[in-house]
Amino acid sequence: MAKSTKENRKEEILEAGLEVFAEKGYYNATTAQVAEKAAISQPYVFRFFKTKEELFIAALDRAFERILQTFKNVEAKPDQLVGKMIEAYEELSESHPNEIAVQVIGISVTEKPIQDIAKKGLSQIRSYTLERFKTAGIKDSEREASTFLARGMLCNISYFLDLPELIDEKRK
Amino acid sequence: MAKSTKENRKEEILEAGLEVFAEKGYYNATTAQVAEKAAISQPYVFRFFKTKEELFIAALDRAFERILQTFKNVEAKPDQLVGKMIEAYEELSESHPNEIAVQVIGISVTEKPIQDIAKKGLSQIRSYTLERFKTAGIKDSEREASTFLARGMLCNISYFLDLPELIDEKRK
DNA sequence: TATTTTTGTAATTGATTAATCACTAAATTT
DNA sequence: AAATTTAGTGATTAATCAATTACAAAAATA
Repeated sequence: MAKSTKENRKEEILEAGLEVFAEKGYYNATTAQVAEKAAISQPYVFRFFKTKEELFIAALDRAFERILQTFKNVEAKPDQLVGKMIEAYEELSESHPNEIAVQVIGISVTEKPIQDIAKKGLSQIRSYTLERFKTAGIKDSEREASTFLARGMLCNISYFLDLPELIDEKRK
Repeated sequence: MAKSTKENRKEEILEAGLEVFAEKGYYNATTAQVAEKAAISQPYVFRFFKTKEELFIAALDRAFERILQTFKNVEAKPDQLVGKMIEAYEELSESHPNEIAVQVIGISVTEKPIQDIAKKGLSQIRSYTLERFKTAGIKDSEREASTFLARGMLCNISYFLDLPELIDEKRK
């Protein structure tokens, strides 16, 4: 059995945070709920994250890091690039649904430090995608990249709101 | 000078609510701020809206109603439909920025009655657009409609986060 | 084994804020 | 002009929760 080091305690709390934030949103999530899910006391959360905001930022940052990394790991010939990236996104949204939800939530949180992370995340995904599309010689890559991002965002929203019709163009 | 009837008092509060919600988000907006903006006392807000939630719902509902109506008012020949609808959307986002912001905010509010209004709003816009596209004989109308919605949503987000690069493909 | 550090909790606080209560003044109606 | 309704406010309450404090037990170290 794995020893409970300081680092994996922090990891447990972050994971618990992701779950609670994904379900309740930022403002309705309480640090007591996070603690309960991590099976520790409420004050102990603050030994690892100075504030609730800091915990949310860690969660949001992880969500954006993972999706970016997922795209970076995609290997494909130019004409299959877009398809492969969509595939990668779909796998991610099944394997890490809480991180998708947290991305949606992060967008309308008004606390400046959180909003800044959301902006950075979206901005990075957009520029990485654009560069990748350009390199692959995709025509009208600016437009394709922003459409790609837009459709991805709408998928997230569709998932978060449980409104499948938004994107369900009868899966081929 | 216009008499202050009961109805236009309610309207003033709704308008104040739209402003405050757009700026602060749902959870960080206080009924005291709404009252101040409407130049009345905080308790008086509750004479017109039973709860803060009810006020937000009224605001969100208006936002979705207006955008739907805006699309319904678009007249265009089939080959100009999409362009005209984009134009209409752009005008709306200049004339009613707070309603755009409230749409973004509404999406990640977790209170069920609010989420239901957000779902209904998005759903209606999507189906109206789809029917309109179909009628205009647009090819692959399912995909075009969801792309249209997705790009609109990304515009809203881009506006709300003040992140113009997300959509700015050097306006032609 | 005495000491210090680490891991953890129970109890409390301090601030915030939606919503209610108790009331007054002004219109309106009888 | 008395009675009632409408428009409005100041003061308070009741609940919630992030964050702190003040400890205790266990582990590690000297």
